[in-house]
Amino acid sequence: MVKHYEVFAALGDPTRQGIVDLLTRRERTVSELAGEFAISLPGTLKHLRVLQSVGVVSRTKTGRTVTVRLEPEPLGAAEDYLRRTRTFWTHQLDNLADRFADSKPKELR
Amino acid sequence: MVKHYEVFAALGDPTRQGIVDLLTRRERTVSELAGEFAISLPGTLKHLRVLQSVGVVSRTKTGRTVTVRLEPEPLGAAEDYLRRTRTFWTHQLDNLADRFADSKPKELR
DNA sequence: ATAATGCTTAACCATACGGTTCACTATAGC
DNA sequence: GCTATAGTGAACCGTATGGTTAAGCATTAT
Repeated sequence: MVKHYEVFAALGDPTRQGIVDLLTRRERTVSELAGEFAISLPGTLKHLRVLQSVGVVSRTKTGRTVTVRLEPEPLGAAEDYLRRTRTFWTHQLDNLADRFADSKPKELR
Repeated sequence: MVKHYEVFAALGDPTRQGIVDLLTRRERTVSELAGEFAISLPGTLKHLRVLQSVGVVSRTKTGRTVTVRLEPEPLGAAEDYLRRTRTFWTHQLDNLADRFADSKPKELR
């Protein structure tokens, strides 16, 4: 199971974000991607492996060319996590409830 | 200006995600946070500095204790970026339009 | 005044990470 | 069959990163 921070770590690099951004417009081959970033092909490969390891990207081999495609699901999961985290004020209502709990003989620590 | 990948990099560490998660419930002092993660206080400090550098967290000194608080804005920005990226299929309609553009004498490359 | 507490800074260490080059495999084209 | 093209793998390198300990500063408590 892939954790949220792993997806964030994968997105937390300028080159990888650039790759992701490119892939929003259309799918690309590995060497097309490498051509965009003034880094070597093996360097690009490493980034692709990181992105693929968290499911953000998938690769399909056709003949000798490999097509790289963006996968929306992990992005959605990360987005949901961010939304839940950002709306922490609702959680803080629970916190208010906790304070009341302090003056009661209830457990629920 | 803080870039998206910087926010993602900040969230892309298990300890820092843990800190953020804790702060969704309520604000904490620095040493409270340090107590939760079996890492030293200076280690915790480093993580806090990273989170603060991208604005995800803010610190307020009161006397000798420092209160750490979650800031929703950068999380929202990251969330928006993810949403835009995830809904790349709509962008690919533009791509389809591009193909038509190829057979036309229009520019718009 | 002294001691204890809360936080910070500095120096250091091992490992992970982003990059490279070189060698290799596999498919496509002549 | 030979050559060119697309992608991979392996080894290596410098720097960034996550962690530590030790020392220092500022505020609170005795």
